[in-house]
Amino acid sequence: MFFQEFLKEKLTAILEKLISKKNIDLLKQNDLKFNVEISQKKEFGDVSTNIAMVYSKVFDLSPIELAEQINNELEKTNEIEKSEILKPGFINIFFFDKFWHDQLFFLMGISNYEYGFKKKNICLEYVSANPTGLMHIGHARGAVFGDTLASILEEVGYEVNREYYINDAGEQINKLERTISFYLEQENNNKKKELPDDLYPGSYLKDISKNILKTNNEYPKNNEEFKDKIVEIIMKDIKKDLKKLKINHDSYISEKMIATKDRVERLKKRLIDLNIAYYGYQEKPKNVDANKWEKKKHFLFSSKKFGDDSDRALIKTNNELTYFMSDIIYHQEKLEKKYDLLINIWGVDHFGYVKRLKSAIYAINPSKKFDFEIKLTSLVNLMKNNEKIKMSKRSGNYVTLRDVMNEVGTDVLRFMMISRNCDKKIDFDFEIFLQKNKDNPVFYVQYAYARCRSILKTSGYDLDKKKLKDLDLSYLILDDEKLLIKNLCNFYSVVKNAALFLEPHRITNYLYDLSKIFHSYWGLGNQNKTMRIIVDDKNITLSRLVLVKIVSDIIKKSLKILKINCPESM
RNA sequence: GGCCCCGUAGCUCAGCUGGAUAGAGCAACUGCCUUCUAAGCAGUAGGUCGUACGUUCGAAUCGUACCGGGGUCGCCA
Repeated sequence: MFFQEFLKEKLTAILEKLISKKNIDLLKQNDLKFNVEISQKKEFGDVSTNIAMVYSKVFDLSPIELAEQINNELEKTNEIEKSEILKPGFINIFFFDKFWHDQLFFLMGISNYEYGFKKKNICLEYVSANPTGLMHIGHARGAVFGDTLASILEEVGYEVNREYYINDAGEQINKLERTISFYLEQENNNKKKELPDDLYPGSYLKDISKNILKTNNEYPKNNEEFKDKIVEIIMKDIKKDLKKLKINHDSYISEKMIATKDRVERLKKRLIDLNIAYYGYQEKPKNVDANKWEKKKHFLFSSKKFGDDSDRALIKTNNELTYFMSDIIYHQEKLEKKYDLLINIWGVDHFGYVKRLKSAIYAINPSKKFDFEIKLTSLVNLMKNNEKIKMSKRSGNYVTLRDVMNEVGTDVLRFMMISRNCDKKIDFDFEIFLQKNKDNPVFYVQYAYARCRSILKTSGYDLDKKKLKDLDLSYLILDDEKLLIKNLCNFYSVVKNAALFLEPHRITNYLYDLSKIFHSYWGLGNQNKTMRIIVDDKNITLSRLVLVKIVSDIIKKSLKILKINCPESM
């Protein structure tokens, strides 16, 4: 058991004992939670807890008084050398060194850590970039975020299906087809017309047309088959980029296949029955000129009932489905597959959509048990020399994900895209991530690992498992060694929280911190030869090597979850 | 205007979801390579946590209002 669990168990037992003495209502304590954390300072002991401050009211005591009562019990614990009470009511705990050595043994023995989550079947939808062009840096953020999240959720024991929803129907695909056809026409007849405003600009689609001509000029025009072909070509390119980013989806769901007439009719009926959709007139949007506004009757969702500003269209006046409508169908389809949890990763620009879709889905399935989370990823600004690189999708000239990957590599890209909480914008500066120094966190972490491996190699010892169990670790007595052990013990709870809060950046932060502590430990050897890892004394050397090995194991495991390379030497 | 996100050192950001004297990196200054990887380490300096109230033993963290920045608000995609 890790120290956090060990102490929480201990403290809870003490609390219960004190409560039973006093006949205090147990219910009261349920909504209170106390912390056990690594002390920030040496004088605060190894570990601190705020338990007395959290519960002082329940006991009608001052925090200090309660701390004293708890501490009287706590001090009886064999593993604890001493524990002290400080100012507002913290209890600072000092363990015997052996306790930490045992923690290291425990860490060593873990092959499959049991996170203690109830099994869940999760559908995680991410990327879902429209097949009308290449992906850009914004897509990369959602892609890496979603993919890493999936790995984290799998790590803690969930079943995760990685899904890509292909918007291969509707007006945008018609537009795509018209664009390609336009270029084909130009190429075929050697014309040089300007591209009409209502088509997709940019060299990418032009190149596709050229390729189509080169490989096969008998593609049928203006029909479904042709559209399918174009979507297929673009999806192939998107998948190619994703693969380079180490992203492989388990399933690709086609909007076209899902939004069948039959389903549309059934959903319409259901919505009307539930009294949350109707044929009617939409109010004039605030940012549309009054004289340009034409009132037309069509099928609307009663979003106002769910706190929206106005009711939103489900079916257009020309009888085509809106994205909203086909999205509802798509999510209904997901729920039929018996997922316990749906997670969608969208760009923030879809923010206005969240409430609508959630309320619709929950309203249609009142008796089903499931959770539906939508995480929004904020903007990514590409920077060079401290200046934003202007991106204009309108002109079709934008920096593609491909370009960025080629420049900085997938490791840097993956690390950066998740190292910040998803609701914060990222200024992605090329210069920094081309550097190979501390400013570049990826290299800093990889370098820590490479140093670990290097020293294990040069030591000449073969640390296989059987030998490790018989080792005497009592030579690990330096503060930095204990600090390393404590942080290693934290690894699993970091992963656990990353999964719980859907926040992968907790792992990159952890990795940076752990690397920092390790580099610092390493640096001790430069100041003082007796503090090197390899020293004259065989026992000390072996103990330290074990510690280093576990540091390297944890870094490797973390990087594996993040799908970032972990070079043995640099 | 409505809704949402952000505001922490000169710059880029952490802050374990209410705890102790708010932490890192960069930039600046000072030390450390006859040395297990100096792609590194150690140190100095740098703060009214946007502002103001409020909640309580205790607030960067929670609430309200305001200020500043961004996003979004069509049958767009």
